[in-house]
Amino acid sequence: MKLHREAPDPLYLQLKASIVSDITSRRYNTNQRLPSERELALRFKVSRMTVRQALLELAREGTIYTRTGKGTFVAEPKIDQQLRALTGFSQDVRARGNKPTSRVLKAKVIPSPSDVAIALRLTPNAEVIQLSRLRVADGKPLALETAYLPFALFPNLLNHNFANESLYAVLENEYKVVLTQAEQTIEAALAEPDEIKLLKLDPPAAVLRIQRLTLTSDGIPVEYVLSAYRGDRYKFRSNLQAR
Amino acid sequence: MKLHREAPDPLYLQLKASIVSDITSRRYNTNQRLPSERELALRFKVSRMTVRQALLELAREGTIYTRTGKGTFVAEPKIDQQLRALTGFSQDVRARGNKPTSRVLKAKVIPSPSDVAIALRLTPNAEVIQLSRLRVADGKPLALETAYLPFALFPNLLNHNFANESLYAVLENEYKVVLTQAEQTIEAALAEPDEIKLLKLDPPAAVLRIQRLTLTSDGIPVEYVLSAYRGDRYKFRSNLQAR
DNA sequence: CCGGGCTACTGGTCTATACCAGTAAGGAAC
DNA sequence: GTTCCTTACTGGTATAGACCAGTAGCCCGG
Repeated sequence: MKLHREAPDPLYLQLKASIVSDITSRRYNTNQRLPSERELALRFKVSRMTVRQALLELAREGTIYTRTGKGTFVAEPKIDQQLRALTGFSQDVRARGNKPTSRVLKAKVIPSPSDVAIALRLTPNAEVIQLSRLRVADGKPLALETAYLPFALFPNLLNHNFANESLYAVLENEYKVVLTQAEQTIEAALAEPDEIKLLKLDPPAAVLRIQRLTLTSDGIPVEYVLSAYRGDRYKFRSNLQAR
Repeated sequence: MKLHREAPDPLYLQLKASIVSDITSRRYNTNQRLPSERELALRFKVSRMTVRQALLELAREGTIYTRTGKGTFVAEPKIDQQLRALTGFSQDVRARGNKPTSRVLKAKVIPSPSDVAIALRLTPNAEVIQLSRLRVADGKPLALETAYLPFALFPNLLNHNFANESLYAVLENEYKVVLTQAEQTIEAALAEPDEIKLLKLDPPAAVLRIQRLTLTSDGIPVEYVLSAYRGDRYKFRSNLQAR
């Protein structure tokens, strides 16, 4: 496996992908030792620092672990990390092996409610796009989601049918908006009557209530989402690291 | 601010701490530009790669952000990241500016329930320490927590009073166990009758139900925790990053 | 006044090398 | 057979330097 020196991808990222490919294709098994840094450097004709850069990212992501004096090893496959990854609903559900669909409940331009204006850093009553969707996995209702986006930034957004289309894909492809991070809170609450009806819950029922504020790379908030996920159908998983 | 070359801490970690200190003490404000890498290297008499290593970690942690051609800037202070950090209850509550206390409900050795044995990779009915605590913040009940630990690894653990002492501190100081990572799930559920009573909830009530499996650096599971946090008193916050 | 080109700066990637602490294996001595 | 020492390896840290692409400001020409 050679690295392509003229390719736009940095060498360390190509090397990283090569190692991931070897792990994914079972060339290396869990807890198996990888070649040493020095050997990889020789084999791929790069400096050892380039190898280290690739391995450092893989270690950080939990794909491998390194032990001084012993070597580098394939880590146990990690469970879902969607609490770290900025992904949309469909991607999230697909990653769990389920089939995502959506039904649009509301798609309109409204004066922004005050909590939305504050979150999106808009002037009071500035116009926002309100997009409410019932989120379905394998034909069963999973979540109610309402997204608010500044109308001034995305004036033609509602020309799209978000029952079928990914909001994030449209933002990226049509508006060239690169979403790089989000801030999110998760809490537990009792389901409201409309949630019980739409999510087909047996009252009383608990839901995971999620707020998310999505930002561009310049730190500009462009999406504020309020969601209610069925407590009996959805759980978050995360990995914690020691400081 | 000089770096101590004979100190055991690597230079890049000392530099990182120095930058964090400058940010924390408001020497640099949010979105203010830090000195360039080359300038920091001159100022601290280290190589630029050492500076980069420190900055890279700070960028990864969200303390700073870097822009090619422009420079390095102080990031907006991030809200709690306890979904990324392996911290105990007391540290967690203190970080929110609240006063943590605990009441021990159960502290005994029992044959391990099957889910616990599976999680901790023990043989069926192997003895485990069961430590149940009511977790209190500012005098108000916040969570019910039951931790299970392999008795064979920590035979004298219950000699400690975990109303006052940190379990993680005891594991580290007395047993030299370094906890490096954990796997955690979070879901919403209705509170059970004993939870309603102990957490002083108004039924029906929603709780955040959390499972955590804590591992040593060798990947050995040493703690399995089941917790119920009041839905009205506790929320998780996390930052998401684009892939 | 505006636009383009040049220069000096920025962070990002990469090379080559050196040294340190930890690990493991082999050989020698007891 | 056991223990200790030496050697060769491992990843971790650090240095010095080079080159690339992006950014911003200044100057010159239209």
